[in-house]
Amino acid sequence: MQKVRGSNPLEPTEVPGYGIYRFKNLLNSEITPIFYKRKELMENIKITLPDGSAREVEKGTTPFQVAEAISGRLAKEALVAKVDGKLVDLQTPINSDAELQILTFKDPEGQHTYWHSTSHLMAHAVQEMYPEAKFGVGPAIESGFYYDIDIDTKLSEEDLPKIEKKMHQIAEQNNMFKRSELSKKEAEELWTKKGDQYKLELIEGLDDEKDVISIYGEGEFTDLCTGPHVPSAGKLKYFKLLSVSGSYWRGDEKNKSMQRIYGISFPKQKMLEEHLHLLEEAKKRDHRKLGKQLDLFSVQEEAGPGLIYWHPKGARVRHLIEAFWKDAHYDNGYEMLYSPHVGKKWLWETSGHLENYKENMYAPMTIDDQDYFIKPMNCPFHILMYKGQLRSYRDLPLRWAELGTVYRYEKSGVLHGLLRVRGFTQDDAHIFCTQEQIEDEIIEVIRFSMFMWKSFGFEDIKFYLSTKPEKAVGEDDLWDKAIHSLRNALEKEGYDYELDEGGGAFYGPKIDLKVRDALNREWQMSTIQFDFNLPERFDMTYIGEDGNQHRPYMVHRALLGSIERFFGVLIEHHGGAFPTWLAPVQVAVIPVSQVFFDYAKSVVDELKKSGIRVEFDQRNEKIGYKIRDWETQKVPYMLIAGEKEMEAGTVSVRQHKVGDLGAQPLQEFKDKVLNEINNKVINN
RNA sequence: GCUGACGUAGCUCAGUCGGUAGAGCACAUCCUUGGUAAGGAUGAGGUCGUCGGUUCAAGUCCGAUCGUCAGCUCCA
Repeated sequence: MQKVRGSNPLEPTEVPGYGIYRFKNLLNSEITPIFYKRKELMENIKITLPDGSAREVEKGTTPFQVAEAISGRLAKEALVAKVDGKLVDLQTPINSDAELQILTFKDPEGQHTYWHSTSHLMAHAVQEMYPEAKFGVGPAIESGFYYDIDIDTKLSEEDLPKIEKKMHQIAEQNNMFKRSELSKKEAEELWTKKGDQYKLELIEGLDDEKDVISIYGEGEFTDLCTGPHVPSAGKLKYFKLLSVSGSYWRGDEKNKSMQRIYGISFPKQKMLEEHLHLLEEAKKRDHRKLGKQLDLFSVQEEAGPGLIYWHPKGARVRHLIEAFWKDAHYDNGYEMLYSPHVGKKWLWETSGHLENYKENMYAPMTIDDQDYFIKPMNCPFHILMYKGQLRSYRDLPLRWAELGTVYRYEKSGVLHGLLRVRGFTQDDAHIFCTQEQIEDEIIEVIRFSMFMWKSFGFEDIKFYLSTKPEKAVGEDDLWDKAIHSLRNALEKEGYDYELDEGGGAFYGPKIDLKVRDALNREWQMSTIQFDFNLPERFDMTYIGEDGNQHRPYMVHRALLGSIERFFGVLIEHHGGAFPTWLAPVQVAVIPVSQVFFDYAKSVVDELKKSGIRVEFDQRNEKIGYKIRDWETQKVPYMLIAGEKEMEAGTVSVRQHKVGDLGAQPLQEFKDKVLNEINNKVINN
């Protein structure tokens, strides 16, 4: 049994009867012993480090000791280790040859361990402050951690600093995170005593054969946990509790609601400050805030939530997006459609929407004793057009696109600015094709989508491939071929993707493209979905080469997702400073005083003639004031026109965020801007 | 929809113990005619989200409702 010596758990462990000596000549031998003991007791094992070098160490040496032997700094920063790819505590003795990795906060696993340990510390603090507290789960998440807590007291933001204070007090005691392993029965007894039904439920769910039930104790606080953890609570120094909100036990809204506290922690104060600063900066980029500041769009409370009003400047950007989108579609072999906004009950019965999607549809309106529904999707209309005539294999593929406005009832709590709304315009298209054509079609859609995203300045996009769920329509063979084509297309195009096994819609597999917003939330944008349901329900056919009827493949795809959501992430991506080609106002002309109005007007007219969106600022204000104003409106260029410029026939150019560029001939400036516009230059 | 917080002028916000509404910006008028991020004066602008209750008295306390926000759940 090992003994921990002294109060600092990070000191090397001493094994009775074994002298531990640091080997002096560490660097010279290929296999470097780090510790060795008296010869007669020596039993060594070999550990391999990530750089490929191997070292011989005494059996039972801990990762921490290895770290210490390699470098004092590494030992200081070490949080957790990986032995043969498995995460373990730094104090876990290594007893056989192994590959060893020492992880610090720089490693994702190190970060996670750090955050998870902080969530234990937080739970400990909450337990001390509210002894009746029961705990759900408390994992590390992508950025920080949370813990679900069941207490009668309603926590508010004001309670968070108090909990933080308690956490600091506990951290100062620097208790070790101690691991113990229990039998299922022992664990059940322990939490029955604590009266924590959540943990009991978790224990209940464990497999008694396979799973080791491990618990971690830190000071007075013990928690069911697979670990690993940082060695001691004293390592956790700089943390901030960010918010408290509701959650459900096991994520099921039928279960009791709990309170969830979110937080984040870092080993260095500077890192914490930087992170908090980033959060502040991100808030400034929030499209809801910028939408108001730049007068782009609004939601009218009185007229209904989740419905977007596009103001002139936002509408101008939308027009440019849509015009570009339409041209690109014609260039890529698509035809454009327009379809109605409502359809009779028959249509939605046939499509199956009334059966499967009714709770998301706006209620029907009765016209001439017939129920009409507002469309939640465009597909049935496109299908009717397909069925309007007999189709031959020679007609395929058909690529039909529409900027189709749909309305869906979304639960009130999920509405979010432009990103989750009730009425939106999909940049929708349906591709009808033969089996032989599907892979090429998918490849084309992926290329087209990425072309669109790149045109608007996006590079960081993640792909998700979703396969067949349990409840699904369509034969396995169809699914397999479709999934195969999706996978192949992604691989041929060289895109990494995450597999969401069973995450497809019931009617077909899909590829989703997701983009992050300023607040680091991921939103599904583009989607490429097979549909085995609608062609069947509407009995779509084409006549094949063999003269027989065949069922076409149907693919739904939206490149940008919806215009609303796309506009939302576009605003955030550029922080409201749109590239020149998309800016609602491209140039503001500012005369130094009224004396130069005529000259400034000639500049304005000249630019307008070239189709540049220019504003003439004739307000009775000083130029400092006007510059500040246009700068906050994030207009790409300002032109100052005064005496010098009038005499020389030039303009003084000021670029957004960059500043004064000096005087240049008007023609030169005009060419530069036109070039930026025509080539859709992304300047940030 | 659920849990919690919030809702005051066009915007951002203050408003103490319940005593009848305040700032800055924006806007209007006037003065000022200016050189790269806010010139000055004056003025107008609010049934304090809505409905109801308690009270002599409600922006303030209570309830309901609508909406927003943070999450949860959902997302064909």
